[in-house]
Amino acid sequence: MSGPLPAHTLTDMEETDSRSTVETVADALTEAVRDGRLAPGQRLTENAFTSRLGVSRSSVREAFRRLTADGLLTAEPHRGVMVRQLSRNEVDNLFQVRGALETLAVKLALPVLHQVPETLVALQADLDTAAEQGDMNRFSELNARFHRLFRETADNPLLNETLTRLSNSLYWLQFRVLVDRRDVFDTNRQHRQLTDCVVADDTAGAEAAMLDHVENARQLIQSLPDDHFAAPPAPAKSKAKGNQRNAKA
Amino acid sequence: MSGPLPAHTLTDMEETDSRSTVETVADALTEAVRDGRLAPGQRLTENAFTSRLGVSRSSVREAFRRLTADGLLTAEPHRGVMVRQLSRNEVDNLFQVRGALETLAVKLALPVLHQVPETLVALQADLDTAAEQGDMNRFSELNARFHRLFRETADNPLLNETLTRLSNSLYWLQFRVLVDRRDVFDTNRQHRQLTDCVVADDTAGAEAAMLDHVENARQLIQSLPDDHFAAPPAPAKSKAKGNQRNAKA
DNA sequence: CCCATCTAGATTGTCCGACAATCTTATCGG
DNA sequence: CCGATAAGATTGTCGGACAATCTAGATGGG
Repeated sequence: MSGPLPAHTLTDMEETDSRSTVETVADALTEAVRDGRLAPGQRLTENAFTSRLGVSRSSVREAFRRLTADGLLTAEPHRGVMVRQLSRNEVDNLFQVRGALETLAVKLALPVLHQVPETLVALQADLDTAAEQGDMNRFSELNARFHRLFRETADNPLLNETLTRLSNSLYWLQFRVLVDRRDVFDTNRQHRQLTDCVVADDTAGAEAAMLDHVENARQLIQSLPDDHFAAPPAPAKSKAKGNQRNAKA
Repeated sequence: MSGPLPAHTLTDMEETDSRSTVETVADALTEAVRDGRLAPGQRLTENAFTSRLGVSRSSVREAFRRLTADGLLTAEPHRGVMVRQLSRNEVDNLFQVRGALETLAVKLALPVLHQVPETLVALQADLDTAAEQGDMNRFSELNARFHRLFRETADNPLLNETLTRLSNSLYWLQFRVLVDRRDVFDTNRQHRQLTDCVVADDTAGAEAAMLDHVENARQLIQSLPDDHFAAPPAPAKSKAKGNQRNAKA
């Protein structure tokens, strides 16, 4: 019975490796996608990460699957995974679903936010500041936080997860869309409208404002040039002998 | 070329090898859940299926993950997977999301269904017949097909997949709920209302009818006894010395 | 010069066996 | 009856292996 030392202090490695291997890999990949080291459309092979991260293929494969479920990657049989890149059509589909769910989030979150509006109001103030200063990066981040506030306040884990998945798929498009200062103003005006409705306890108005905001975001994204989007699925074997490779010249 | 034995000893799996191993396993599991061989809440271990199906652990694990993503199973770290069983609270959460999405599906599908109503009308006729005859099983199946018609006609793969996932999670609850003949009549009345609105090209009415129908389904499910639901997550360690196991007596 | 075909290499899908970490269950003592 | 302990079961991760499939470069014809 003399002191069973196998206790709990084996964590000499790096930091808190309380997370599983797969989780670590998934987080590393997520970060790489977020900061642009892995660009949308880029293909990822398993071996590249087994060596780079020093983990087994099993773990990399599982991380790939998890991120695919999270909407960050897409997978095709025998062809591996790539950083998710939506086609214009998929963007439209996504925004239809998003509109319905963000609206629901507003409806569910409003009673709570109306009663405890401090966080929302402060966030709106920051948004106003960032908009006036034309700080696009900050505005983008606050924008994401704004939407997250609603969906997290809605107190519906399923709704939250579903919206988060959609948001993940849109990360880069959403980030790159606010390059024009005027767009930032427009977007922020919609935010303020929504915030005002929440303060005024106007559910219908808030839902409408959110729907309007979502539709506006869709249009902004669709106004981006083609090279931000994945090519639509090939329409079978047509005799389209057109010059494929000269198209970029 | 003599040496390397082909090792094609997978005679346990059906004949057509067109599908991948994982797909085959996933389908087998899906079928087992659907016909009740695997009951909600039942825990599934990997070994049980490696031996039973004659495939490797890797494939079983991947099939588990896939079905988890599809909403049929739930997984917890180090505790494996179980056939999905929702708590009452999760049911409410799910139906909130479902209401928003089914409504969207109605809105998107209505123009098409209004123009080509044959399938819907025929389906409605079958529903009427099944309802009158009190054929619960048939009605359940037609009910599922009814909803599938809308979400597939909506021409939005993301919406379709999302709704399918929700539907998978509800399979057994939905199936067991229509035991009372009067409930079948009520449910079918809502269906007919929806069908009529489609024929009349009344989008708002159709959406309202669908929302009503979804809410009604929620109430029917919530009226089931407790043993159909998963226990809500334990609220930490309270001194609740109450008789836990006698609760069912 | 463009295009279809084929070949070699790369990559994924699946299998096997192994071991540590963790969870579960049965056993024991108060 | 309850909590602590130990043995067994199960998952998480590793490494290697091979067939099936995909990809890209070489080849040959129009």
